[in-house]
Amino acid sequence: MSVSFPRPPAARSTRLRRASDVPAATVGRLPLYHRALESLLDQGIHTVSSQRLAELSGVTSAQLRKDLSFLGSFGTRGVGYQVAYLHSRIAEWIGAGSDLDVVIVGIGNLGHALASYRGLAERGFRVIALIDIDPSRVGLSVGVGEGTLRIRPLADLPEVARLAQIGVIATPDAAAQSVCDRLVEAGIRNILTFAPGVLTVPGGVEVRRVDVGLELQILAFRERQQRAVSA
Amino acid sequence: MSVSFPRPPAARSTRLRRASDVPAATVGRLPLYHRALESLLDQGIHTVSSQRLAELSGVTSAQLRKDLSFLGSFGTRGVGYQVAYLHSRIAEWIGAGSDLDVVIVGIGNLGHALASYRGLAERGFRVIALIDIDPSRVGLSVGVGEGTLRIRPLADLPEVARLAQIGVIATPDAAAQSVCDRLVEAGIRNILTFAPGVLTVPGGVEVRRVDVGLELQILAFRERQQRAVSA
DNA sequence: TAGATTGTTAATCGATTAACAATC
DNA sequence: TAGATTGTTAATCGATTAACAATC
Repeated sequence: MSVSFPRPPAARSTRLRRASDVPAATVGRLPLYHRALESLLDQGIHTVSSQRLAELSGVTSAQLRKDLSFLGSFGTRGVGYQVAYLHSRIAEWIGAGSDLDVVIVGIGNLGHALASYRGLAERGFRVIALIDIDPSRVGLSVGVGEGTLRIRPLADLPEVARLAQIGVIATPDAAAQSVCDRLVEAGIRNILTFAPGVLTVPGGVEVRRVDVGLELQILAFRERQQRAVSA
Repeated sequence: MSVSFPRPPAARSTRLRRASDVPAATVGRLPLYHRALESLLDQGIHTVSSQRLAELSGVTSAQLRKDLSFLGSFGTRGVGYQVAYLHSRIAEWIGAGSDLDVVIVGIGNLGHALASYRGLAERGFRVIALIDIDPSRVGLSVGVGEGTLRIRPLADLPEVARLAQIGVIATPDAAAQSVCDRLVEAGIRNILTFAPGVLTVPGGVEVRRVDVGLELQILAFRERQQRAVSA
């Protein structure tokens, strides 16, 4: 026999929701909404429903409303959302505008592409230094945003890392862990790596990995799966 | 009052598990295990426990064993896994070795980096064509794997897409949807895009997006969150 | 046999979807 | 008021973690 107690009423907090309450999955979608709202702004559209905004963002309207509900209540029932207002509120949450400094280590083809990628500046990131171990590359100029940056030697890493908030690792896999260690030692707490290997970091350091090979492998898996089904 | 019936014994199937039964999250981790096993092979290590392999892959041992259980039963209780055997079985599942053909559209800095990325060939992908709309780029040679490929005009897209299983979109955002449509029309069912915008595709077409800006924004969000906590 | 480690089951956790009362 | 659409709750789904019986 079990006895069920009546639940106490859910605590109602009036203060702003803390960032840590927002689910990771929601955080990952905020930039999608932000971008969709941007495009509506450009078109001079003032109001949008969750239905339409969800469509533009590639999610369901239920999910969009749920996601927004973690941030607060920004719409008007029966009407929808003010595009400019919602855009600015989301911008606030994802921190667009308040620039963060980035150092890129490993300036091969990929590092080069990253350094000259316009999307970074647009989203509030400033590439402040490029580092490479190869002496034949050190000193070369690479176009970054408006200006250019000179590639600096590995020895400069601690110095520049101390000025940055985010480290990007675009080296071969073999060098990634050692570069990672140096970044962490210099106080970097956020790392984006393009090397396929798993990085070991102390607690409190956030690592995200982008692995093109892995993405393709997942597609390949699905491709074979479909073939198997149709065969 | 509720009455509980005894469960029938779980159905025991002898046939191989179908790929569609493997959870997406598991599929995404198989390449990690594969890579970790590869490195053990290189070191001449013959046997490994779920504990150690999990550590090398950056997951928990429970998760590793659970993941493997979807594929079958490959270890020996009290002993662990034979590295070479497990490696070959996972290779089979993720389809490493059976080459798939890739066409890359948009050969700017990023497309260039992708085309010359060794990791692709290593994982069983063959880049068979490079396409760009810019006449000043068409005809240029780009090193791909062992050899080189000439950049071909957009007009060639339908022709080459018919020979490929995977399309990679590395164009600016504005061109992505139109390129995507042409790829799909040519019969491509698997697309990897680097453009931040959401792509609309018919059912049955799988799209994966790699968005460096988004990854950085998520890191930035966490960075600000930590600052807010410590402030 | 005793110790080790798998494969699997059950419990937990988190994210998505569906539905609808609130309200413009 | 009637129609529309949000914000929220409850139900569902899927993935992770913990624990342990099976077994080498």
